[in-house]
Amino acid sequence: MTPNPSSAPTLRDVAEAAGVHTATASRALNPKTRQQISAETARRVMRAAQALGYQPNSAARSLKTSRTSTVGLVIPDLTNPLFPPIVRGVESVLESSGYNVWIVNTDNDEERERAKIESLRSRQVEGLIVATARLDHPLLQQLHEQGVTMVLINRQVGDLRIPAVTGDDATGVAAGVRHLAELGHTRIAHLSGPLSTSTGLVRSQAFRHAVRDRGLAGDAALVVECARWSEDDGAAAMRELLERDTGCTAVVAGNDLIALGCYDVFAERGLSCPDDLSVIGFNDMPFLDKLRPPLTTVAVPHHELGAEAARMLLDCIGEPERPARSLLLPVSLIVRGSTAPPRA
Amino acid sequence: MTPNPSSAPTLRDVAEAAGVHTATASRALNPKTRQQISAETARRVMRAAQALGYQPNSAARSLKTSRTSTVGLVIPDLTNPLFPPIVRGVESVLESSGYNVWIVNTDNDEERERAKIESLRSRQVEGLIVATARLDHPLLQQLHEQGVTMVLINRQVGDLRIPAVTGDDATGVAAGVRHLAELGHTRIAHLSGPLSTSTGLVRSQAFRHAVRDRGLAGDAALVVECARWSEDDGAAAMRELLERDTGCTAVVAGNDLIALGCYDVFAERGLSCPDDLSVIGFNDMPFLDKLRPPLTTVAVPHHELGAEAARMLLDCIGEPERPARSLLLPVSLIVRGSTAPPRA
DNA sequence: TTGTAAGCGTTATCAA
DNA sequence: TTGATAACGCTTACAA
Repeated sequence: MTPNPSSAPTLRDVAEAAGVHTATASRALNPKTRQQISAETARRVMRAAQALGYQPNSAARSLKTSRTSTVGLVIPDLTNPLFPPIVRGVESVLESSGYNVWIVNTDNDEERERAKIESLRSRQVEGLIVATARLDHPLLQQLHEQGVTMVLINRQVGDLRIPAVTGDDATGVAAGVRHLAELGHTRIAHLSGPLSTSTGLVRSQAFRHAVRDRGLAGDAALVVECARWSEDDGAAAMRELLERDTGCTAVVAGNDLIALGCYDVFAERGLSCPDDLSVIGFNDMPFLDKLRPPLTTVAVPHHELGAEAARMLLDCIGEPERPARSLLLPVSLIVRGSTAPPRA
Repeated sequence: MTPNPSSAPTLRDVAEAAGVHTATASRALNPKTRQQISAETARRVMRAAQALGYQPNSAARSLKTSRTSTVGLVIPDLTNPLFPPIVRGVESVLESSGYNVWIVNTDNDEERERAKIESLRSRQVEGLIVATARLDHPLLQQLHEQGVTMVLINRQVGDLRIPAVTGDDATGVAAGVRHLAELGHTRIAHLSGPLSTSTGLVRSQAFRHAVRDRGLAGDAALVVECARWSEDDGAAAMRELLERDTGCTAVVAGNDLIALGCYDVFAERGLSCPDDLSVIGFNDMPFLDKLRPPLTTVAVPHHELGAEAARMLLDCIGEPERPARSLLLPVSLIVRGSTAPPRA
């Protein structure tokens, strides 16, 4: 039984090269058990490992220890600029705790989501950070009931028993409406995100409350729902809004992409922003300051959202019976050039 | 020895529930071996697995089969909008071939890169797609020599023996210079990316060739190198260029982020684009059409880059002795509002 | 300080 | 068609 020449070296190869037993080699390579070993032997083993380019087989290790030091991160769409900073925030915390992060992309597809989460579970991830929640989400509900350790980020599931980290959407929308009202707008429209997501619903409700509280126009015709959080759907909603001929002078978009869809329609119809219509986005994704006009929006601390979700997940892993808590991170209105007083 | 009540069910739990041996259960659950099993037994086993919420332990499986069906994808910076489409392209091909993709983010940090790749290797990935190559890259060179299956994407290592998929940078830059020359520019500057990367070097060389071929000004002062592919470094380079007082009327930026840095300096100094200076970017990242002014740039098919790299990796995995080949994907100039004839 | 041996959950080989 | 058994590479009581 010669040491395998082609494939990756195993602990046995290292042990043989160092002239010790595999158990000894294992102890020498693990910082926590290295003390049990004579310095001389440890050195010899480590040198052999180095020389062979040995990498411990993590499948074997986690099979034995039943720990994977891995968590899964479930993202709906990595090309939405909102998510990469979340990923970075998550990684910044988990890496320093010795965890690895497995990122999966569901493309907003339920079947793909199921398959990806299944794959994460079969890899024995110790927990999940999930950014794909919908208000009615049987899969997440089921995982939760099965006791899967999980933290939601950005969006929540309807029943609030799962720990979550989100931005303070309601306050953000209220700040946007307030800003428009102070500029003198009285007929403000809302192009909401999908009401099947908590962000869509919460922002939409916050919008209605804010206009009511300020005594502004509250016609149902002033609200249009987008089927998805995308530029195309934003544009479609904007066209619908114009068709309704509501006389609105400002628009609160469900997020920045929807606001960009508005920009497309303005270009299409020769409308001027902010002269004809003011627009406010949500998220403050990168490069909005360079748009024509620069987009007024609500900044959400995405990196911090990710970091806090990671910390919360670590807490949940460490203390499984921990009661679920929700964290609401403060947001702030960023005023740029897409908002101005209504044309007299 | 009761079946473990709390932790995840194993094949043994399923087998016991179905009243068969683990080997039988294994065969029943694997589509490829299911035929060896009586339909009745197979059904019973599958039902039991379903009922218990059984997920095969992939660590155990890959330990036994020495296959992980996993490849690693090494990205320098996920927040650069150029990379998410590459990720999607890679996934679109690999998923349909039954592979999973482990994405890691190096943050352009060598130490982190080493650690992440080590972690991928210890997870026995079957291959690597690497987007972090530098011209001089000892780590990649070493992995290559150790026989690690690997495809480079977007950038190459100096010694071209590693398979790679890249955009046709030289042609793209030539098209940009040609466009500016046809508009009447004769003094064109280049803000290059880091010359430690193949993209930086190739684009820079292509720029020099293009201006020489067209008989345009070739002063060394017209070229400034950016330390990194970032907006901030682009802005710094632009300031340096203005200080040199070269009389240039147009700028070919190494990529879109560097071009955005130029926009920042224009705003800072009250310069007008394209009246005072024309600018061309590279990559055609999202939303450039909505900038002020919309950015003329070179479109690179990033999704396809990713897809082709994935196909190439599959080929390499299937045929290890396959000679390295490089694939150059065509790019196209997208003319927008940031380029115009020089002010008379 | 080091070696022995068992076992993590799965699959492959062999036998029945 | 099914069952018994060994083995993948590693860690960890326990023994020496």
